[in-house]
Amino acid sequence: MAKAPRVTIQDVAALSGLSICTVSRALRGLPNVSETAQLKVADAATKLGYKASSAASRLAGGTTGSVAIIAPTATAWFFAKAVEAAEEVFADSGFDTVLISLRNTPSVHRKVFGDLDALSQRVDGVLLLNIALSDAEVEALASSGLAVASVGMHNVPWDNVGIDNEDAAWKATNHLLGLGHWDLAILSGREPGAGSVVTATDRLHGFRRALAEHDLTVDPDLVVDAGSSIEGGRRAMTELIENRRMPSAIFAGCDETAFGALMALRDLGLSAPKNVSIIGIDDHQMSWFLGLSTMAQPVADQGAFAANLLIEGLQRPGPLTAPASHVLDTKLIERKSTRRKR
Amino acid sequence: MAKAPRVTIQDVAALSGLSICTVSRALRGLPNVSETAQLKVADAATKLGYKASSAASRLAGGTTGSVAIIAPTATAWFFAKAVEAAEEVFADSGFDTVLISLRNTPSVHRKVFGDLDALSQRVDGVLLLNIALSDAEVEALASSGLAVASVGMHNVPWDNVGIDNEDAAWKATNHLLGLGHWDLAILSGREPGAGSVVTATDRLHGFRRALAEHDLTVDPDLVVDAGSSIEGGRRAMTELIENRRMPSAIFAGCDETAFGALMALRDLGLSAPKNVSIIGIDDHQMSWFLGLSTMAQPVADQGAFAANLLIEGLQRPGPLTAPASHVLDTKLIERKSTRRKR
DNA sequence: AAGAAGAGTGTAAGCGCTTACAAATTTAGC
DNA sequence: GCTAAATTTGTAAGCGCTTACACTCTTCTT
Repeated sequence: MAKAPRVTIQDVAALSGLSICTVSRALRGLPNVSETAQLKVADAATKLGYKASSAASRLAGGTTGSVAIIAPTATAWFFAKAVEAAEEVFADSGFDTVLISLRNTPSVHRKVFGDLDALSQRVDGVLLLNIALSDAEVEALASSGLAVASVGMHNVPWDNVGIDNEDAAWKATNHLLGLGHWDLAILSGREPGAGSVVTATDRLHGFRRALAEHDLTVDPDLVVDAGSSIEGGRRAMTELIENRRMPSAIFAGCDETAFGALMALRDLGLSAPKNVSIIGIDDHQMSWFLGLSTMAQPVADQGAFAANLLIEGLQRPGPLTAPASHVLDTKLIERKSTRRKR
Repeated sequence: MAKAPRVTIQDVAALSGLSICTVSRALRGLPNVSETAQLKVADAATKLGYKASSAASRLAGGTTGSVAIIAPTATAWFFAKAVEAAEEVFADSGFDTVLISLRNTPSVHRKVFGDLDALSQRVDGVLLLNIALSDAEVEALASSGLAVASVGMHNVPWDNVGIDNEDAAWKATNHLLGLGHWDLAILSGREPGAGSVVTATDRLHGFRRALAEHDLTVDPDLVVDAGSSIEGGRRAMTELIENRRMPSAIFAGCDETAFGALMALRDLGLSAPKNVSIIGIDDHQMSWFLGLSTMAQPVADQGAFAANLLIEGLQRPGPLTAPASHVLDTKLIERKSTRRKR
C-alpha cells in the first residue's frame, strides 16, 4: 500500500481544464460558476477522489472543518449520550469532532476558556454542554469569532437547547411534596464556579422555589453537594445520614446521584421508599430497573438538536442577531422509590 | 474584546532578534540551536503568547497536533471511561482529541477505515478501542503513515494494551462450572464483522474453551447475540427464556448486558441467583449494587496506557519495529448473582 | 597558523488552498 | 449591431510554517 500521492486541487483543475480558482469556487458552491464548470469539476473531483486539505483551507483563511464539544466530564451518562448524538450529527455533516472534557476540574476549565485563541485556531465552532460560565467567559466566547451553541445554558448570546431545569426540579420536588413529604433534602450538583455544571444551580433553585411556595424553609443541613456521579451520590447520602439527619424524602440532582444514594441506603440496611422517598432527574436506563421515580429528559435529542444549531450557525453568514433558546419537555415518571408519607 | 491579531512566528522572530527559521527550530527543540537562542525564543514566545498555527504546521509538512480515538460506540460504559482517560492524557500532552464513534454501524466503520487518507490528513495518530478489523484494514492502517495504538486488540502490528479477554471469559465460565453449573448460556457480543467489537469474539472463545475442557458441548440455542448494551442484554435474555430455554447459569459478555438480563428476568418474575446464576465482565459501578458477580478489569488504566503508547509512537522517529502487547490483570469478584447449583 | 570540520543561523522555496482583482466572455439595452 | 453591464474565469499574492541549502563563525587538526 504505497503512500498515496496526494491529489491536489491542481490535479482537479488540470483534469477539468479549468483554473484552480474556478475549481475552488465550484467545490465550495460559491456563486458565479457556470453549470458546465460545476459539472466538470464535480466529475473530475470524484474521478480523482479529491479531498481538500483541511490544513491548507484553514491556512488560506477558510475553516478547520472541525468543531469542539466541551463537556464537564465525558463519563457521566448524560454527557456520554449527548456527546454521541452530537458527534453523529457532526460526522454526517462532514465535521470532525474534537472532544474536550473538563474532567470536573477547575484548572482545566480555566485553561480551556482562558485561551480561546488556541481554541478558535483549531475549530470553527464549539458546542457547550451544561457548562457554568462566568459573564466574562460568555462575553469572550461571544466575541471570539467562534460559532457557539449550547445545551442546558441560558441567557447566553447564542443558540441553546435544553430542558427547563428549574421547572423539572420544581416538579420533582412538588411530586414529593404532593405525597405528603415536607422534610426534604437535596443531593445537589456542585456549587457554582469554574468546572461546575450549570444545571445543578437551576435544579437547586427549583427545589428551593417549590419549598418556598409551600412556606417551607430549606434546612441547610439537608442540602448536600453530590456532584453528578454515582460515587458522589453515595458519599453525599452517607454524609447525610451519618452526620446530619434523615429527611422524609430526597430529591437527587440526577439519576446517577440517586443510584449512589440508593447504594448508601443499602449499605446502612435501609431502602427506598421504606425509609425515605427518592426521586431523580434523567430517566437513565437503569432507573426503571431500580424502580427510581424520576423526571425524564430527552438527552440524545438535546445533543443532536444543539449540534444542528451549531452547524446552522456555522453556515450563517453574519453574526447571530437573535439567539434562540429551545426548551424540550420533561416528564414525571413515578416509580416505586417514592410513595405517600405514612 | 477585539479580534486577536494573530501573533505569528514572525513576531517572535522580530522580538527575539532571530530569523523565523531559528525560531521554528528552537520551538520544536531541534538540534543546532544555541542555548542563548533557545532562551531568547522561549522568552519572546511566552511574552507574546505565541501558539503555532496547526494548520500552517500541518501544511508545511509537519503534524496536526491531534489524534483520533475511534470507538465502536461512545455511550457504553467501557468506552466512555476509556475515552475520558485517554483524552486526559492527550490533553495533558497538548494533543487535540478527535472523537470518532462507529456507532456500532458497519457503514460508518467502512467509511472511516475505507478512507484512511482523509483520516491521516487530520490527525497524526489513532487510538483504536476494541475495534474488529479485517486483515486488509490492519495492513492499510499500518502503512497509512499514521501512528497507531490500541486497546483490546491482538496480533496487530502496533502497540496494544488490554486484558486477556479469552482468559477472563474462561475464568468467568469456570467460576460457573465450579459452582456446579454445566448447562451454560452466553449473552455474547455481536458476531465478527465490520462494526463489531473484537473482545466479543475472544470472550466467546474463552467460554467455549472452558466448556470444551470439561467435555461439555455448547448448545447453539444458548449462544445469543446481545451486543454490549443494557437494551441488548434485556432483549437477548428475553429471547433466551421465551424462545429457547432457560439455562442453569449465564455468562454475560459484559456487565451492562448482565444488567439487561437481570431486567428481563425481573420482567418475567424471575431473579438471579434463584432461577439462574449470572456473571458479567467489567465491574461496572452498578455491579456492586446489583450484586452482580463479575470479572473486574481496569478500564481507565487501559485507556490512559494506550494513549501514552500512542504518544510514544508519535515521538519515535522511525517506524515501529517491535510492537508490544501489554496485558493488564482481571480479577474475579464473587457476588450474590452466582451461587452453587442446588 | 592555515585548512577541515562543525555548530549556529539565515535565505528562500514551497505546502494546498482562498481571494482580491484583472481579464475574458456572455447578455442586455437601445 | 454596437456599447454597457453582468457574468464567468484566470492570475497572482499570500495564509504561517517547515526545510533544503547556503552562509558565517567557532573549534580542532596537523
